[in-house]
Amino acid sequence: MARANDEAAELVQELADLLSITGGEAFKVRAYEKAARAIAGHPEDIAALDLEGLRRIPNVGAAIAKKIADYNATGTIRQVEELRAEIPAGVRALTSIPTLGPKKAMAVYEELGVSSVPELARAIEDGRLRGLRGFGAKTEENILRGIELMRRAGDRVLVDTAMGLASDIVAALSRVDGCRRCVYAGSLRRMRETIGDLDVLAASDDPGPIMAAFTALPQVAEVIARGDKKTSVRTVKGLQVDLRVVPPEAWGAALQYFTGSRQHNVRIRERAVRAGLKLSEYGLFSASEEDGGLIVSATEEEVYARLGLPWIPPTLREDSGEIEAALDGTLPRLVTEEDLRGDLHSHTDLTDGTASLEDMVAAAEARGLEYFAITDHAPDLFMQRMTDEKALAQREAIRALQARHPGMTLLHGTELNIGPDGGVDWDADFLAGFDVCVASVHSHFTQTTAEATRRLLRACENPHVHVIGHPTARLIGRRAPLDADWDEVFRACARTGTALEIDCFPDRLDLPADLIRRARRFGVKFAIDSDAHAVGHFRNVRYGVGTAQRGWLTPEDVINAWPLDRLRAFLGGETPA
DNA sequence: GCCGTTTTCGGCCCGACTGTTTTCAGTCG
Repeated sequence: MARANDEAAELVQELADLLSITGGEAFKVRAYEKAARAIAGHPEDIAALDLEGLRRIPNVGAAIAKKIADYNATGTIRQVEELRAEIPAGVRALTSIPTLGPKKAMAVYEELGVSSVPELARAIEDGRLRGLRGFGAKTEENILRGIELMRRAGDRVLVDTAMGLASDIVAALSRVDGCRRCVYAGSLRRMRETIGDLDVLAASDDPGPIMAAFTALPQVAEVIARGDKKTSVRTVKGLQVDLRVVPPEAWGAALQYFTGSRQHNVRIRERAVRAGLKLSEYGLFSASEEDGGLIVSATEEEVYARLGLPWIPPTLREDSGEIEAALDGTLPRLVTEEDLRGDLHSHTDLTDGTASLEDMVAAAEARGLEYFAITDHAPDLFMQRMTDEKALAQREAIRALQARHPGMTLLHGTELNIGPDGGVDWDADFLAGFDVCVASVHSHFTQTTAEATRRLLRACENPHVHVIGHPTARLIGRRAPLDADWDEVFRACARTGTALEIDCFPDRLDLPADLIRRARRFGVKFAIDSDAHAVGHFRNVRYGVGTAQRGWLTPEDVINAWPLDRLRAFLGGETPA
């Protein structure tokens, strides 16, 4: 269910897009874009705000406030409807073709009447773009290739895929003579859940050999652009990788710049300008001095400090309030992988895991965990063939194994299945025998909002359910999230002391970061769980931690960052601290 | 269209690269 905020933000963004196509003033376009982001990220429900309340949203002034009020009253924005009548939806879609922006989209529409991606492809085949000002042979070729790329869709990859590729490239380039430093930056450093392209940054006084090594990498399928400072390639799997090489002394400014996000950087640069400075990837400079004197650029910390800000963790750099928090000293102390004392969701080969109980426990101990819960599936997932007897036998096995692992407390848990009506496997008496119960949705993903909400609420209200596992049940790029009234669910979690899981699997990352941040405002607690089905899956925890950080979580918010006795009190039903 | 620790008017982040043009517009990040 889309929130009013999201729908209104989408409309304002569409207004920005349509305005840029019709040649509207660039600053006005940018103002709409900024407002759209602010509306989407605003904690209050805009449906409940009057004009005065709407104006308190950052980057929303009198004009946009009126448009949102228009949306609240009518469900749409009049100016958007008018522009839609003028510009067919297909023309806006043209701008999603790489290398084709608003100007070219408008040109083909006005000159040739082209108003959809397939029409544009046909126009090129027919040679109708020839002679159009600004369109040469190369442009045609680029557009056709862009369309083909879009057809292959799924152009973003999961974070673990990107991380694997980035690690390989960084390792290879780090070996090149003269390469002083090399790291990945961009959305991967910010730990976004999917990655559209990789940004790799290197420091050297002699970029030539690094550029040469980069384009010669075995993963490279084609070179898109090649220069002294920047080279872009596409890998055999279709992912674009941009390499920037900067002088070593510019490292901090360059890393800050190429980490983004773009919106965060715009805000940072605005601060620089207001202070009479100029920030670029080469450093922070005095804007007034004739020689544009360099002030700092060696480290990110210096750059932020000179602008009156503490260093801001990359996972927060989305211009969603982190700069304001940095200014009033309220940046959160983000939870890290080292903060995690335990893991509350894992499987063994008793159900669908691939490793034995002994191997999973040994791997958990190698992670340095203080406590570790085995939570195999319960009988309602019929294919898992769990029975009461097997569960009880596993409990005995865990008690016996405990003696061999004195440094780590083993917990016997289970992952219950939340049925369509919110019921779970096993009755209260049997459930009471487990140390921890995770309950998750594994089927019936397309219920109505009311049904899905009622279902999750009932699970929360079950006193034996401690954690809701992968709460939205989404699979990134493959399955949509449950359509629940999440604010209602968050209220129930806070009320009943039920934690929400952040499942660390790269194709789940569930709860997603935006919902984590919303849930936190209700006082909900979280569990960052591996959901490991094999020893190797513990490696995914960093992605779950990244997601938690993007949701602004501190160790205080995460029950498996707590000492065991505090966790036990929480599981025992005491009201959350 | 928004905004203000110089401003209620006059600014608004900045640079790299491509492609199409003979000095620059468009796109991208």
